[in-house]
Amino acid sequence: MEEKKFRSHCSISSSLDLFGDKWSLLIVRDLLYHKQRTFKDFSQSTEKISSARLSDRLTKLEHVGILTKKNHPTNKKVFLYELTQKGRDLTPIIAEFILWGYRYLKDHISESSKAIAEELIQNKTVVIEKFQKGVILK
Amino acid sequence: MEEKKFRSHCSISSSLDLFGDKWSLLIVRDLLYHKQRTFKDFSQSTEKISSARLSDRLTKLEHVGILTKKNHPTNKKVFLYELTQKGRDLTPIIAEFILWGYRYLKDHISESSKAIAEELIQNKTVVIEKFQKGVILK
DNA sequence: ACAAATAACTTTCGAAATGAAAGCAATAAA
DNA sequence: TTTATTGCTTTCATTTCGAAAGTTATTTGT
Repeated sequence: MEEKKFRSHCSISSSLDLFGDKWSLLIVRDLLYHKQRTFKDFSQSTEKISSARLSDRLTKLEHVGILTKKNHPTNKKVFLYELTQKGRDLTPIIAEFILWGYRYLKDHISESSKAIAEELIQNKTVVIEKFQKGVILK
Repeated sequence: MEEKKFRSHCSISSSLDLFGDKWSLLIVRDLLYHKQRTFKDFSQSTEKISSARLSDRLTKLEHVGILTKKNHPTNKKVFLYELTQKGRDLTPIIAEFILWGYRYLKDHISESSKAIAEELIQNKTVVIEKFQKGVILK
């Protein structure tokens, strides 16, 4: 009983099979902006993911190796999620989403979204490196 | 009765609201590789999208302004889909998907996928420009 | 010490989205 | 003028989803 993971051998299609949905990249986004997040933190982000969906996505992303779950140093009931290198390497994808949104959804997105896009336009490489290193931008 | 399109004012989330699913970017991919595609062409790509889903996605992507539908010059029952500038500007996102897949799904993806990734690694800017201009790479 | 609050889920359930298959109308090919 | 083809639409069983309530192990407040 092995599950069929991938629809094809195309890298785009296969990547989409892993995190191509409406929530996964938002979880990654939160971890790029904050480095560590708890279940509750994710629950409180503006898009209001349901706990069932969040639980499901965190499990999947952990299995796929994009993030890890670890114990909180002092509080036993809290867990800390953070990106792996594999997860941090999604930064360029996220960055291009930001830039596309900046270009085509300008009258809808927030000022802070715009600010990040403008930083990216100024110096994409540096900003992406900052994200990957866990430097909080927002 | 306006429909709520967006979950938030985040550019990532909003972009995902438009094309964040398992099929939309594959349609865009096909149009980057081929410039013009018919309904049948899309139906025949390796991931085997169902006609109901394909119809639905083409309509949505057209409404969102990512692609256009036009008549075939000689055959009245065929329609030609092609990307708009807005759609072609998804190229950097697609490119980053290719690169991430190359890095992390190397033992699963096809040789042609790898070849494109290697071209991107050699010279990302030039390859992306080629894609955007409709130069067929594969 | 003990009750109340909290974090991280899990469960339930109705609604929406999906895939597979069949059906259909217009046009083109034989 | 029959047959095939294209581009869908329809149907329907299955899967996925969101919203809300429930559960368990801690932890906090008194």
